[in-house]
Amino acid sequence: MAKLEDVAKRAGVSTATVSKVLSNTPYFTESTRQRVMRAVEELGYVPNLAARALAAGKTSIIAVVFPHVYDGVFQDPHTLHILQGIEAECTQRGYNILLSTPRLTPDGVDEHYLRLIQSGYIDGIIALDNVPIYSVLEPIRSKSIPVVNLGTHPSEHYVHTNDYSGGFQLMQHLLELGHRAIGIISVPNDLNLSANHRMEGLRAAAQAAGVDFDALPIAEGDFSITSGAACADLLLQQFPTLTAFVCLNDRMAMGAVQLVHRIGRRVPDDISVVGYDDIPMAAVFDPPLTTIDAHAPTRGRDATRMLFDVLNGKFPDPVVYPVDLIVRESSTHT
Amino acid sequence: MAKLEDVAKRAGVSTATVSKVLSNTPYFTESTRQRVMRAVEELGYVPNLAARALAAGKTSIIAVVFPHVYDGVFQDPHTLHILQGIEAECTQRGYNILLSTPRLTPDGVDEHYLRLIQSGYIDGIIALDNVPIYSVLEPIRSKSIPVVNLGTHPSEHYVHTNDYSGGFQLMQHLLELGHRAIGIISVPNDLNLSANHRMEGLRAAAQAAGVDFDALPIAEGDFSITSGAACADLLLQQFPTLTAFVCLNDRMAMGAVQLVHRIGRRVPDDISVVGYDDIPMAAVFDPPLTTIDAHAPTRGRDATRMLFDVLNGKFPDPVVYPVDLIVRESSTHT
DNA sequence: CTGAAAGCGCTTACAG
DNA sequence: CTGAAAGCGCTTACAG
Repeated sequence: MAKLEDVAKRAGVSTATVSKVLSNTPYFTESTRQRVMRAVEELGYVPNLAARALAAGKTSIIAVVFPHVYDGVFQDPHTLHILQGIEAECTQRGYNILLSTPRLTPDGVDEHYLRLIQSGYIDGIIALDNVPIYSVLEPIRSKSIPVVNLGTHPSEHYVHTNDYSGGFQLMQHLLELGHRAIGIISVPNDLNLSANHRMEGLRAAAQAAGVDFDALPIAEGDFSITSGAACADLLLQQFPTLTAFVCLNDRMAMGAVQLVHRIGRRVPDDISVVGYDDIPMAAVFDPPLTTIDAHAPTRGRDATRMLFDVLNGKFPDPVVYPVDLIVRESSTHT
Repeated sequence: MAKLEDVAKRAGVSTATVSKVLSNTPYFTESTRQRVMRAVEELGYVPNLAARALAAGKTSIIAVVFPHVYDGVFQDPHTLHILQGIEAECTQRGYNILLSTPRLTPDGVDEHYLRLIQSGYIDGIIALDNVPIYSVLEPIRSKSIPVVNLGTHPSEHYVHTNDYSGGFQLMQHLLELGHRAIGIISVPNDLNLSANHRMEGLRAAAQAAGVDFDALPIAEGDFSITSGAACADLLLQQFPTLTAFVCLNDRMAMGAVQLVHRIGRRVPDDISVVGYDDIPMAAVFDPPLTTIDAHAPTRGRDATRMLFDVLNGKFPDPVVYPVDLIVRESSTHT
C-alpha cells in the first residue's frame, strides 16, 4: 500500500510538499501540483487516516450518540429517520459515522463510551441526549469535542422540536372534537425528556379547556407497539367509556388501535386514537393516524450541518423546529 | 489528557511496560502490574486509539457496510434488526461500529467507500452485499481485511438464509390453500440478489404444483409500503379475479393489504396476502401477516461473532440459516 | 520480568 | 514556493 513517502519519491518532491498539495494549501506551482497529483494517481495512493488522526488530530469521523434505552434505538423508525439525515450529510462531506449507543445508569455511562470519547477518533458528536437520569454530554464537557444535541439536555448547540407545543396541539385537537373521557398512553417519566415535555403540553391544553388533567386515566408503556396495546387494554378495562386515546408516539398509537379493533370496537367511530412523530407508517396505517409531524428527516440533516459549522469555527444559532398537527382518519368528533 | 508516558513516569516504569501490562501480556510481577494499574486509575488514563491504530494496526472499529439502494437501509426494519444484533455483539466486545452506506453504480462504488477501505481505520467488515450490479467486497479482495458477508455475493465467510426455500414455502402455502390466480409483487431483478433467489423459490414451487409461473401476473415495486399498494392496484385493475398476492417483503405486503381494503375488499376473505421477513410489525398488523421468518435479529449477531473468530485467527464454517413459514391471518383458503 | 529505541504514516511550524 | 526535521502516542522486536 503506497504511502506519502512513495508519492513524494515518485513526484521528486518532499513529503511535506505532497501533504500540503493534498490538503489544498495554496501557493504551489501548477507544475508541482500536477506532478504530485499524477504520482498519487499512478500509485493509487490513499491517505492512512489513522496516521493523519494522530498527526493532525482530525479523523473525519463523527460519532452519532443514541443512548440505548427501552426497546432499542434500532426499533424506532423515528430515530432512524434522523439517522438517515445525518448519514446523507456526512457522506456528502466525506465524513464517516461511528455509531455509539451507550448504556445509561443513574451513576453514569458505560466504560466503552468513555473510551470512545477519549479515543482521539472523533471530530464531533451528534447526540440524542434525552434520557433524564443522565446526560451523555456530561463526560464531554471537559473535552473540546464539538457537540450538537438533538435531545433536550442543556447544550450549547442544538436542534430541537417543540415537544410542548406538539403535546398541546394534540390534546387541543381531541378537546375540540368534543372528547373529555381521554386516556393517556405515556411512558415512565424517567425515560425520555421529550416525552415529559409532551406531557406538559397535554396538561396545559387540558387546563386551558377547563379539564382536570390529573383526573384523566393514564397508563405507561415503553414506546413499543405491544406496550401501546397493553396500555389501551388496561385503560379500557378500568374505564370502558373512554372515547379517545392520546399516545406519546405513533407506535403505541398503532398498538392501541389494534387493541380497540381486537375487542370489536372501531377507530375512530367508537374511539379516537392519536399518536406522535408521524413515522412513515402512520400515513399508511389503517386507519391513517392523526399525529404530530416533528420533522425527523430534516432534523438529523440540520444538526449535522450545524456540527460542520461548529467544526469550521462558526457559531450557528440554535434551532427550534415548530411541529405540525397532521389530522388524518384515526380521530373524529364524539 | 494523560498519555502512556505520564502513566509510566508515575508508576516508575517504562512506557513499554505500561503498554504490555495494559494489553494483558503475561509474565509481570504482580506488584508491577498493580503499580501500573494504580497510575492508570489515578490519572484516568485512556489510550489514544488513533495512536494505537497507527502503531499496532488495530483499531477496534468494524465497518458495517450496507449498500445504499432503493429507499434506503434506514427505512427497512429488517436491515435494522440485523444492525441491532451487530451492535449488541460489538459493544459487548468493546468494538465500535462505523456505518458505511456506499452508493453503487455498474462501474463500481463511490470514492468515499474506497477511502474508508484503505483508511487504516477498520479491523473488519460486515457487509450486506446483495446488489447484483456490483459487489462491495470487490475492492477489499486485494486488502487483507477480514469480511463476513450477510448478502449473497460470493465470500469466504458468510451467514446466509435460504431465500430460495423461503420463496418455495411461501408459494407452496398459497397453492395448498387452493390459490391459482396469484399476483406476484416483486422488485426489479437488478435490485437485490436475495429477492432474486426468493423468486426462484416461488417459481420452483409453482412448477412443482404444475402451475405455469410465467403466466402469473407480476408487478415490480421497490420494497416500500407505498410501492406495494401501487403494485396491488395495478395488478387488480388488470386481473380483478386474483385471489392472492405473494410479496417479496412485508412492507410491500402491508401496502397490498391496505390497497385491498381501500377498494372495499377484505384480507384474507377476498384476497390472501403473504409477505417476507417477519418484521416486528408483521405480527401486530391488521390482519397479522403470513410471512417468512428469516431470523434477522440473530443473523447480525452471528455474523459478528464469526467476524471476531476470523479476527482471532480461527476458521469458522459458513452458516446457512433455515427459514420458517409463519402462518397468520392474512392468508386463507380460496 | 523489564527497558531503550525504532517505527507506524502522517502534519506542521520553522527556516530558507 | 519548497524542504528538513520534529512530533503525534502508541507498540514491538530485540536485548538483557
